[in-house]
Amino acid sequence: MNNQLFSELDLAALLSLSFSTLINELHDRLSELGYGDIKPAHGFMFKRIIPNGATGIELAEYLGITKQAVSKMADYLEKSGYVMRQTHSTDKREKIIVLTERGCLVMKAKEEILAEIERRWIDNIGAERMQMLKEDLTKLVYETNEDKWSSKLRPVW
Amino acid sequence: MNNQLFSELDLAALLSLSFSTLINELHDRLSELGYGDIKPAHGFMFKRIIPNGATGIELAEYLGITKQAVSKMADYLEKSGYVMRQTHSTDKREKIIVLTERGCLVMKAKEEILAEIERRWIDNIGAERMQMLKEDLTKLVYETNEDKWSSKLRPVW
DNA sequence: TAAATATAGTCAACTTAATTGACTTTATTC
DNA sequence: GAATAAAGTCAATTAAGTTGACTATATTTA
Repeated sequence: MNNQLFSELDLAALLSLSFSTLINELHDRLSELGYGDIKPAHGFMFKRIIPNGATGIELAEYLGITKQAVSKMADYLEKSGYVMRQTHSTDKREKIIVLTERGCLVMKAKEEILAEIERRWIDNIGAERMQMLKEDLTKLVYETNEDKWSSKLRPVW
Repeated sequence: MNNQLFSELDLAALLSLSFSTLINELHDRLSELGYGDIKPAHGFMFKRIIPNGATGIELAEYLGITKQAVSKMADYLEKSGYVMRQTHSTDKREKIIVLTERGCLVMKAKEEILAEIERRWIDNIGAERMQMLKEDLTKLVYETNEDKWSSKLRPVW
């Protein structure tokens, strides 16, 4: 891709590219730290698991995917050592998915990396502008979606 | 997803959600206009095809996917009537992928819909802030990636 | 309280969009 | 003219999701 093309970026391309720029760097850094088996989709799932764990159905609703898909993700993350399934004390149908120590570690690493990237971006555009950017994006996401949080809204991290 | 969780959105989630908000509305609107067979990935491909067509390999490089994947996308888009393959006049190995009339129509529709969404967003945050937002995102994407446009940067639309 | 229904999770088969590897046809290079 | 490179396609595989069918446990209801 050359820079020529780049000046003609519309809002959609701009949001798409800034998101992938951020997420690519995050995952490159996580890989270097030995968390190469974590994929973008896992991050937002972890966010819902913290702090008290969550059931498969809760996670499915949060992520906007089926409970079967969550079950598969949980299998993968359990095998890789990031989560555990605990049977609920009173309702034996439920299995609470919780983070293992390794799961907590990768979340901490993620926070630090994102904070560092944000700091670098602030060096680039300034703290006030970063503040505005976040405010404006929050407003846009919030007001556009109001109460119709469609299941197609599937954030990562 | 409830609004509680929403206030804790970090930069990554914010970019991800604002992007999917935009892209969801775009595709809902395109569906209503009878372009339901167009998927997010196709838009950016069209952008590279305009104005003079492009070969499979050029598209593959632009999109950061393999030429085989481009070939499949082209099959699909050809069947749906959005593109055509033309054999190059001098180099008979090459096939130039060009937009059909229907392909041009969907691009025009896309422009109009995006412009309208952007207008609505401007009503929401103001024209100056929208200008800043675009400027800042452009800066971030541009400066972060400099000349290392990794193939993992795969924009849509 | 027993029977019917609902809920949580999993298994299996399928879909979609990508991948890698092998191949054909046409151009270029030596 | 022979060897190599390039453009595209075919086939098999992978990854991440889907739908549908099933088991085990809870809840509701007659």
